Amino acid sequence: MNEHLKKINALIDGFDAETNSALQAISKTKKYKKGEFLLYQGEVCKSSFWIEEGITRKYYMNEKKEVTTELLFKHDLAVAFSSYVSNQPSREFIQAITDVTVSCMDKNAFQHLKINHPQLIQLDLLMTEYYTMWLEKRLFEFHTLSAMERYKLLLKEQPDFIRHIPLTYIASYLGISLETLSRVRTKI
Amino acid sequence: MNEHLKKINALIDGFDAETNSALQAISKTKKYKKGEFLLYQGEVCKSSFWIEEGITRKYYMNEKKEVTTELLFKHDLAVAFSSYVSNQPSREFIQAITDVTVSCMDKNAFQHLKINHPQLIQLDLLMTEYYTMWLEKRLFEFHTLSAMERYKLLLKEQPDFIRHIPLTYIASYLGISLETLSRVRTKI
DNA sequence: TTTGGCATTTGACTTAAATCAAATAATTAG
DNA sequence: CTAATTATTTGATTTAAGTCAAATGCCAAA
Repeated sequence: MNEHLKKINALIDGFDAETNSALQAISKTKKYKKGEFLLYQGEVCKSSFWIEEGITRKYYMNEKKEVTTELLFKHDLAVAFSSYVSNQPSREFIQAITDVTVSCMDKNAFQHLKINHPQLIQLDLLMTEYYTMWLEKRLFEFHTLSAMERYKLLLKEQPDFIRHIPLTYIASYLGISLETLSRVRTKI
Repeated sequence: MNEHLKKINALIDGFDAETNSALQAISKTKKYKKGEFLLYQGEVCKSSFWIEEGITRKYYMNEKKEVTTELLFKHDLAVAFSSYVSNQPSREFIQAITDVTVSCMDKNAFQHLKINHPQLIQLDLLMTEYYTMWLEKRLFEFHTLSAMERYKLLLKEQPDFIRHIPLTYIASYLGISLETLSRVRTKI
């Protein structure tokens, strides 16, 4: 998996100065306070958010309950994927759960850049592949692991981050109730 | 979602004759008997399989049990994605569950073609996006629906196909036991 | 047409996790 | 510093789904 990140970095390292400055030109730094929204449900996702500092989450409402789909940290890319790709209103919110700094890249501008910079299509593909492999892994976890196993795995893979996130979000990310998560934690 | 298939078709329709014949040249038709394997676990997935006739499934073993990750029908693309993308041994098997005819495209040849045909990178991206949106939808279903709801949804979305597939595969695709599936079925 | 092997259903019981309710603990605002 | 929120834990109970076991149904090959 990490191999793939290397590929992405290698590609970016190979970009010429003109491509880099073009990318710079369509990106801008934004700051959000804890609790603020980078994207609301119902909005079409027209930007991607590269997290430079802080933590965000993606979630949607299901029968009055929040379902957290993704927790995003420094150097992650926050996008409501289906909305971004198909220009449909997003089912998901993207929310800052700490104060956050992001580099926000406009989708339309990026699409235009791709026309004259085929390397950027390649970049888009590699990033999408990365997210896709992450989704496959997550689906595998839902398909085969119990609540406790999923929590243990998360703890193993993201030990330091987890400390900064309220258990409600973690529980909903794992697809279990807050109480079950609390009980699981005592048994470890 | 279907909009996205239209995009893919529009892109392909716009290919020039040379691109098309190049694609033809790196594809070959293969036939598999019911039960045979298009890909074994442990093999690196070096082809993609466009289903022209019949049904296949992707699955892996977990604690001696089969976990079906995907059921693929006519006009679907069967690939062990993570293996294909990262050249790692596949965790998944791809198996014909009826007699099957596929158009098998060599990955390396396709990668080479992409160098001189940037349109093909675009195709690759669109196909990957399509799969990614499907994964997001499937994850949503695991995250929020009960066994019965998942079955009902499958029944609604794939009514005719389901008839041709043993319940064991459907149960494992839905992430529930065979017995639970059987009971769910009587209550509909 | 019978038989042996799958596929599916049904029954009894167990278990993981949800729900509802309340008690602590920890933060944050005034 | 204390009150007021918010976060987390603990307890009692229910429920969805799993497991184990057996019965029945359904073909397909001899």
